[in-house]
Amino acid sequence: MIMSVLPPRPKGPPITSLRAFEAAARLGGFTRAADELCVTPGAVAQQVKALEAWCGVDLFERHAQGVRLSRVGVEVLPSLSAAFDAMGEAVSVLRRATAPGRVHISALPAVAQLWLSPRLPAIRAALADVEISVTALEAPPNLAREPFDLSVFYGEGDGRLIARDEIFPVCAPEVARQLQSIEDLANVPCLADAVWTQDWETWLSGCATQVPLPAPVRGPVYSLYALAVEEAVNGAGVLIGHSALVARHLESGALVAPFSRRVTLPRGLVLGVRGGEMSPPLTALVNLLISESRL
Amino acid sequence: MIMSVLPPRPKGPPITSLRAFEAAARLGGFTRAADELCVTPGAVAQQVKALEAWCGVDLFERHAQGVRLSRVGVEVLPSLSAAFDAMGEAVSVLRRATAPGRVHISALPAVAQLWLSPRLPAIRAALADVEISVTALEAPPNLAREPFDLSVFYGEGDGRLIARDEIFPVCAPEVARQLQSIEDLANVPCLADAVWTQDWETWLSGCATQVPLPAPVRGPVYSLYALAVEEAVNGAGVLIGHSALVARHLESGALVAPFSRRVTLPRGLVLGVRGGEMSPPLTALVNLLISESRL
DNA sequence: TCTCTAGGCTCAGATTTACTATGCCTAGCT
DNA sequence: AGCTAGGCATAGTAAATCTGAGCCTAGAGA
Repeated sequence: MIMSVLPPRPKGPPITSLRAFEAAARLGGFTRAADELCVTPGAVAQQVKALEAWCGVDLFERHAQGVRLSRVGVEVLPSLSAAFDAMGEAVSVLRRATAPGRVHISALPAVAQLWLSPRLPAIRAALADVEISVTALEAPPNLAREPFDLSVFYGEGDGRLIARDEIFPVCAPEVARQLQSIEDLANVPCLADAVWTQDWETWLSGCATQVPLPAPVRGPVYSLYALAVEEAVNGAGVLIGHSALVARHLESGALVAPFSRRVTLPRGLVLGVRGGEMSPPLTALVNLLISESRL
Repeated sequence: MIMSVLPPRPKGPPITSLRAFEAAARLGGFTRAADELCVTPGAVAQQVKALEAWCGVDLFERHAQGVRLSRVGVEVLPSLSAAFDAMGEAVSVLRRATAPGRVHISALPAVAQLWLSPRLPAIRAALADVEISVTALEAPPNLAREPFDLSVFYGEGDGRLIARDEIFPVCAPEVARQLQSIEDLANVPCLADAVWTQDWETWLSGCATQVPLPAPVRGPVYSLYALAVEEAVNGAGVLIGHSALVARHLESGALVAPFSRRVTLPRGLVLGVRGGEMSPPLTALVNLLISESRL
């Protein structure tokens, strides 16, 4: 038995630290990085500090209102990002190799329920051998890093525009009968989504007639847009409809648009596709989804 | 306060698992991977298993005498290796950016002490602003992954040959007086290094005269070659000298070579240099080391 | 000027992850 | 038959990572 008493090998920095730093640097803040990594900002701060301790240099300049990359940080970021992109790509290759017929879609909860879900049966029928799973997320994932193949979110760029986002009030037919003019809105509950609270404002601004609705619209607020839609269908009030999300209900007549005025938002429903090689099932699915868009 | 009760985001595989798999796949065995990663083979086995569980597919075929990559494993390995190479490169960039004048050399303990160490004072004098650190390792590190800039080990390829490896007996002058012929070796202790035990055999084989030395040479065995050299200098016996490692002592006369027969091994002292961009100090150091080699 | 808010820091404790140690098993050698 | 190399499984342990709470600073708004 040979006892080799050698000093501990110098080790590279923990990968976790590198990941935290990369995310913080790329997104420009610990809080944003924490969001992407699904941890608390404190955890990111600790990891970054650990990395700074490892290399003995500050990677960020701390200001009270946020952090800015230091000179060294700027130098180092590109190669690190490249490395993590390569890692994401490798994981993607692994997923493709182990489950070629599996496609994982991420979408805004409302989009998943009101836009994607109604289309899935037809898609599943057309692509019988593809296993489609859907995860609802509040914010679009980083497709280069996280294990999703597609994303469907509202946004302005970074993908293929599937539908414009037009907004206009919608309600159940019996509620519509009470609404002759825009001023009548003051007499019915105005439903609102928790994150799309300014929809009413946006639609009303530029209206010919000044309407007395207070900016934060009075009326129930829902954390899930799909829930608000459901309530509107049940006659609970008037909701600002997003064209892509209420189209089905307009067709079926469950909802009607009492006013003709429509406002097109600068953003739209955007389909994001994972970079790198695409499996045949994924290609087929993307084509199906795109063919839905009539722009 | 919005309570968003969303299902847990699907997460990618733990990076540690990927690293363990990559090493095991590249080196063709859990034990070898464990060596490179400085953990026990059991740890590697666990990580690999975790990864296989994550993707639901076996990455290795287990045979009792080792493992072989499965089809999927073969498909996945290249992109993973590329990712970890990119990660190593990123760490290297980080080290260069944070400590431009620092060079880290790894070498076999014997090489570090007997070849490198005597040269360092002159090098430090010539390159005053370079901070050189040396780590002794039993096996050459993976320069693309571990935080070393240079390696000096005995080997056959993978780098620049600095010196051939000639072996021949050496001893203190007073011991040499007892050695007229090769047969006299039977009458003195034959020192040996723990890992280079077959040096004697190699040197003796092909000798004109058959010598009665048993294959595992009788005599003290040292776990550190430098220690054996020290003992030889002190007159404890005859040691098989490696040209690069005993040159200084031969010059000073502390050791002499009692026999003229020399055997050149197929391997040699090889200088490994980290890939990627080289800092000016590193370039200068490499040039100095190479200029030592008179081949 | 005061307060509020966003973003970051730190520390202690909890939790999760990773590793070691041990014993067992198999196939190929000698 | 006995030995060795390499892998597997399990339990306990060590280390890494995360959370949670309270504190701090600078800018924005009243």
